Amino acid sequence: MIMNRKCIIRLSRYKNALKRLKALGFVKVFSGNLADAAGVTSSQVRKDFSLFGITGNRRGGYKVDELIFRIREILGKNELQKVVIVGVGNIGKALLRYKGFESGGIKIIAGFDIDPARFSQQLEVPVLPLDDFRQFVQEHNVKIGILAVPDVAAHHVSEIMASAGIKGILNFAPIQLRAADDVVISNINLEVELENLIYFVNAQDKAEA
Amino acid sequence: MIMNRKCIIRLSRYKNALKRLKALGFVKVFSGNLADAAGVTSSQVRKDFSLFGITGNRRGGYKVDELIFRIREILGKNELQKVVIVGVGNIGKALLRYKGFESGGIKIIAGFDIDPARFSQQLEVPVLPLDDFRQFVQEHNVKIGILAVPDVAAHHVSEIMASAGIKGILNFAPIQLRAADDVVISNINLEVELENLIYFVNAQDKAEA
DNA sequence: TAAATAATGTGAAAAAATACACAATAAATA
DNA sequence: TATTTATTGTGTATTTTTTCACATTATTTA
Repeated sequence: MIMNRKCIIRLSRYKNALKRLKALGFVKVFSGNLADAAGVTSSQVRKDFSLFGITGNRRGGYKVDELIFRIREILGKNELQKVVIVGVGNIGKALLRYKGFESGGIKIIAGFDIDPARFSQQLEVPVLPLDDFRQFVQEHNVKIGILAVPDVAAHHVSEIMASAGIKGILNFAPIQLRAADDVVISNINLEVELENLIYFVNAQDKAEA
Repeated sequence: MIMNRKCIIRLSRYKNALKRLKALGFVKVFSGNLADAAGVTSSQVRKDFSLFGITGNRRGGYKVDELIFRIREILGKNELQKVVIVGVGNIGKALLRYKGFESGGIKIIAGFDIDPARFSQQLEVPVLPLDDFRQFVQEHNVKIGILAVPDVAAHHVSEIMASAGIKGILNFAPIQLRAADDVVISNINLEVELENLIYFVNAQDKAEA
């Protein structure tokens, strides 16, 4: 089992690139096509595929449909993945409404909050009291949760999530969560990303000067 | 000039950790404290600092205030960084309202869209027509932009941004942007992040079985 | 003041990730 | 059918990143 995060991220990118290529009418692709579309080298593509036992046809490349299926299989996307969101503030609300991944086997099925003003069963995706979290997660067998609460609450909420059975947390709060060994955490930190960008923009400025 | 992205990201994390430690009353820290708070090893912390010429006091650790200042300096955060957003849909709107980085020297000063229904000068952060983008960016000397438009528009909009003088783009559209050499691009892709999480959760499941 | 202690700073070793290079081979062409 | 061509698949080399290990040195203690 390959446990290299960057490699898995590239697989996702290959899949997205393949969808676009398919939309353009591609039936087969070469490693070089995928490399261009995903912004890597062709040997990187082939090496990645080799790691996962994905094979093509020498001289013939890869069949787009087979490749998409195979990658979706590896990523666990050939079955629907249910996701919940805790914290329905600015970011949480935006994610609740986000339609981008409907097509890809990921579905946000509920939001949770402690503020009654935010509760609603009327919306396409209901917003429920955090007190109902455990029961909901267990009934629907949800394994993945998005954490979008203010940073002071983040650690506490992550413990609630883990104890309810959530195994993967996508954390938007700007702190480094520490979780049990059997809970996987990914962080998205806007400020960190912007700082990174600012650094490299400045660096380029200096390099040119 | 250090051009290692992961290293810069760790610097940001050290800074965030330092702010929290400072709030707890820390005046000096050891590399081990920072390592724990940021989720890395202490030798990693010291090596990173060494790369940037950050020095502490043998046996005495690092002074929190000095360290924060020094890291902010390296990240270019001791002067205000103005940021604009293009695309004021779900995600863009949420980011416009996001208060998380006010304290950190990053300020979102305007949003842009093509949909007149979204224009507004009344909001704290105005939403303006995309046609005004170039002039605004040049007048305010903005170098960093967030791209939050639908994927079909993303490439076109990124070219508008670059031609107006934007040098760093934080891209939320699920495609791999290709830009001029002097424009730095960072990608945040929710679906990719969730797929990653799903993979590792499944992988752990299998490892346990 | 001298000795003991505990931290940094960094060269060197190890590990991980990436790129290279080319034999193997399927498709295209003559 | 034989030859040429273009692409995969992968062992090896290279580069990058991380960890190790310890000499150095400030602080504390005796």
